[in-house]
Amino acid sequence: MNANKYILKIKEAGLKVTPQRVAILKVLTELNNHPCAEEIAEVLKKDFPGLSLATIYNTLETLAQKQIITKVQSADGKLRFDARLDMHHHLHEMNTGKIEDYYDEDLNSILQEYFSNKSIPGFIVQDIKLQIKGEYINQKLK
Amino acid sequence: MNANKYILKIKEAGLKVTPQRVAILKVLTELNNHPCAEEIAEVLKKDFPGLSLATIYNTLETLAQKQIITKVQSADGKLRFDARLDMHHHLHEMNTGKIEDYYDEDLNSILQEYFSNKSIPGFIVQDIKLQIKGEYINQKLK
DNA sequence: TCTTAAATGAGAATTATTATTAAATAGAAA
DNA sequence: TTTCTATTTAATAATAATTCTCATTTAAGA
Repeated sequence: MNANKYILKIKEAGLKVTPQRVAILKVLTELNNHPCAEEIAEVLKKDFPGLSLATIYNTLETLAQKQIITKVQSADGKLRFDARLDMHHHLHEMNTGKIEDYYDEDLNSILQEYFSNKSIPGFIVQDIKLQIKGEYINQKLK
Repeated sequence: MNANKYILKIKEAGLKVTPQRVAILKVLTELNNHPCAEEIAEVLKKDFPGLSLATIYNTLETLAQKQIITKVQSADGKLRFDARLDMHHHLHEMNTGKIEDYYDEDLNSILQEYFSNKSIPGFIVQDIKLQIKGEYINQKLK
């Protein structure tokens, strides 16, 4: 039932359930590292030789279109993806370029409160995410 | 004196002041549109034929390194830049992919207040920016 | 001026992404 | 089940974005 979590999501979106799609969604979810296509290929090539990069790009685009995953905004000029759809934020580590998740319920409440009162003229807000730029003390390699 | 604003910034960073650097910084500042290298080239090619794309990439990278400009986090897989360093946020228009500035002093106060109390363990915050995803009502082409 | 380290331009090289198309296959229907 | 067909995949060509290389030019200090 746990392994079927991915199958279910794909099926519910009206997409055909293929081993490639399931594997890509699984890896993206478990890596939880905002990987680009290349990084997903790297992980999958052991269990999945013959998986084409083009398929990875296609699949990620398709899953994003169906809102099963999202595109991550990054400063490195690569397409990056995220399987987490719940409200969370991103720590951008300046030295390494890594993007880590930052969960903060208090912050979420404050933001929701603020934007429920103050709206942006003509603009319908769908999602709010903080990019928090900074660096770890002591080169901590988290 | 106004035109020298750019010269001054470049000089203060310890960089050589070249016409190319001044022009690129000027265009980036005046466009205020989070352009990529290609878009800057497009604008400059009239007044500046012979300006190499490589020079634009180099210059943008150099200026970013010296913190005269910043790299913009985008979802389109391109390197984008911003000459505005003051605290502001970005509206990401879902249909067009455009990134617009969003200034909000009240919001800034709330964020500064919040993060001055609650720190992120081991992490030194340098900048906070909201990515506000959404869309304009009525296809408004701002 | 002269000198020199740094910057530029031109284009090659590399990397990232998209497009094309023949072969394979998921899933609906028989 | 087996058949059928629209979708999906793999392979690779094509394109787009970025970086690299290196000969030439130039900013700026002596």
